[in-house]
Amino acid sequence: MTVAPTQRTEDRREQILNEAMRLFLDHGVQNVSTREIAKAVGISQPSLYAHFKSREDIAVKLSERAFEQLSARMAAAASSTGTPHERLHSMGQEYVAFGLEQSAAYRIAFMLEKTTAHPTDQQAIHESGMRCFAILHDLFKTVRNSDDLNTAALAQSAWASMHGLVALLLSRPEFPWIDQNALITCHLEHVCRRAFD
Amino acid sequence: MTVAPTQRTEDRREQILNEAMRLFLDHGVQNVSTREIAKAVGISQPSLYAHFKSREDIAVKLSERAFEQLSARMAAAASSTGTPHERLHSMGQEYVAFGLEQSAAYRIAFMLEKTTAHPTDQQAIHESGMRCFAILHDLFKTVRNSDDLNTAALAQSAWASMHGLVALLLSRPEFPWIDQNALITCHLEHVCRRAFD
DNA sequence: TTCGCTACCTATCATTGATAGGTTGACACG
DNA sequence: CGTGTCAACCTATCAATGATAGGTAGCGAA
Repeated sequence: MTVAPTQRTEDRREQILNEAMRLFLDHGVQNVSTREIAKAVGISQPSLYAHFKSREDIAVKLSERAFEQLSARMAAAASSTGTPHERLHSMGQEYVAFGLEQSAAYRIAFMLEKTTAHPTDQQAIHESGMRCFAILHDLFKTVRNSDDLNTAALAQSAWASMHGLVALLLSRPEFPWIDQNALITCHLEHVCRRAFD
Repeated sequence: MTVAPTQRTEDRREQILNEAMRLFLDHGVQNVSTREIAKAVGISQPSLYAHFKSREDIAVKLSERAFEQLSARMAAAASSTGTPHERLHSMGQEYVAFGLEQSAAYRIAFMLEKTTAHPTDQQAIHESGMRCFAILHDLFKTVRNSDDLNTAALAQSAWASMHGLVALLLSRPEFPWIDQNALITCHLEHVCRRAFD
């Protein structure tokens, strides 16, 4: 087994993922064809299938990548200096900022309709998401110094609230929102407050 | 202009909408073809286009219909008897229940990716959504006895929180949620509390 | 009867995701 | 220096999809 071809294959894979993400961002995840992706990369459309099982597989891999980025940002916030409340707020800001900046990734990870992906891929996405949520849950446990059902409820509720803001801002940009930053701050303030009830 | 044919046409339209909604619920909005809808109705696939501009147009009309149902439920909660807090909680329960029961409608209304719908349709959906949100906003104004930016912020934040819970429960059913009813109650309790800050 | 119009049909299109099967060029090895 | 192997890529093609073109049946009005 030679090394060079494998290296090139990995590069191609990355190249495809990057171009796909760019196109998804520009035109919406559902409005990009495999032919457009292939053209952007500079290869034929069937060649994509040498690197990915299906079009959906590309989206799945981008989703996993997105979860990793989000996990990293949330973990950084969790271990930052500051009071527990500050760390919670910081994590919320990272979460919302990630969703708004990486909207294509966020859509793929959280907002796409249930697909017909293979169980293996479903499992992979699920575990990525679990790792992500675990960071939030752990911070709630630390803040409340307990690990009971109530803490789990609060963490899940907080996650839902943060997701809701990102999802609505992304899917309804034409809505007459108040100043976006003010809304985010207000929203996160109330979300964080729950942890200290 | 005769009357009978028009009546029949309206019936067909309703029939198509009903079958489409049923199929969307069963198989997911993205996984239903125009041929399947036509077959369920008992007409040829091109005949659908005598009643709707496009496949997307069917989804748009279902979306508007969904908003009307949701508005009705929220309005009923707003004008029910009880303390303001109770009415808020009741409205939240109606919102979440609607989303979970009418998941296809909710998906179409709130969770579908930006489409290429004609501006006219976009506008119609937007106004349906506005009317829906106005009911929540009005209740917040009543509860807080004020109509300022802060009240708008709280209402938008509350909407985001409720949407987030519905959206996550729908899109991640495999997540290890705590007892669903307990989570909803806990979540709504915190959402409602904001109105009285 | 004949006109006209509505609702429907069959036939067909371009585009899509995906597969089949052949070609090329770099590297390993005699 | 030939020569085999194999990864990476290509062209040709498929079935399914959303959508359009054009024709027809049947009903009410004149």
